[in-house]
Amino acid sequence: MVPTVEKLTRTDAGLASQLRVSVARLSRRLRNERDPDSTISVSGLSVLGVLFREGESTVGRLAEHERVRPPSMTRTVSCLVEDGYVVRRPHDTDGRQTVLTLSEKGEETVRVERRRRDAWLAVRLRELSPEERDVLRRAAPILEALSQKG
Amino acid sequence: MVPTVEKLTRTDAGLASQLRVSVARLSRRLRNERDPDSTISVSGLSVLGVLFREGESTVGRLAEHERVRPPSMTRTVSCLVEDGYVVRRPHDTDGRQTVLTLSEKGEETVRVERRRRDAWLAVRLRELSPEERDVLRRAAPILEALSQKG
DNA sequence: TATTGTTATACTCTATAACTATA
DNA sequence: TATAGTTATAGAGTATAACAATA
Repeated sequence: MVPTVEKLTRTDAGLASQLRVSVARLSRRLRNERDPDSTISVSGLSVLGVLFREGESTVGRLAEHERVRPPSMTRTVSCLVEDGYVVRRPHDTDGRQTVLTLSEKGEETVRVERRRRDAWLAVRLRELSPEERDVLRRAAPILEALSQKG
Repeated sequence: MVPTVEKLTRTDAGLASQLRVSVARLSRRLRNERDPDSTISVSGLSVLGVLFREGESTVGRLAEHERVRPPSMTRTVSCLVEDGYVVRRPHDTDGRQTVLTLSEKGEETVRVERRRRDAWLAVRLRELSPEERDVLRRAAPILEALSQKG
């Protein structure tokens, strides 16, 4: 199949290098599978995804999660609010904070974008052998755990 | 371990979704492991990587490879030339084209940055069980092939 | 005083449009 | 006329510094 790759991954350092390149490339491909007519930005979509998973958040927590500075997140969120994807409301007990949640439009946008990118990948997965799919099925949770370490 | 993930990946659509999220997150982590004191940009580093692998290229081919418009690549390359990472020379037979290659400094930069990011990942890999590493060892070439499809 | 978030401002990366030089 | 690359200019996203409001 791909002899040089298999040879490289025999050592841990080789595996690290190969995995890094593979993951970066696949990630780039997946990012490019966005709706070209969509007005929403990549960073905006990422924020919607976090709110979808976590239910609600604040500017500070979102900034930390996305590894961005608070003023940058303020701006991203302001655009999302202006375009109707996100709703701001005051925090119950802490007047300094603002709580952010998805609007109906925001939730629907997340679902549509996910379907779109999952579709691209699902087609490629169907072209693999059952054995290859099985390897990826077992690799997915390991990759997930890797990114949460450190 | 992570029951929800294992359940999700039983179907192909679920595997696509899970793999997409895992890959995107791991990729983000790896990108953040860059040298904070480095003056070179992420896109610049990516271009150096292509030149390292392919030996030489042109503005047009690099723009296509990085999915960027030619004027953007002209600017990225100009910075790389100005900072001494890349060398321009005229094409042998076609006077319109410019051939780009890495300088010594450019090659060394690629090696240093690779070592740095591989080091982060290699540490995480050592924390896995031998069985988990084996799964990733077999998954790496499949992920690589996936990104080259379509 | 410390924390949360915002405004003001500037820098980087990318894009489109128009131009030059060569094929 | 078409292609490769560049210049001019503008938009999007992020950063730092300074500020306001609240804890």
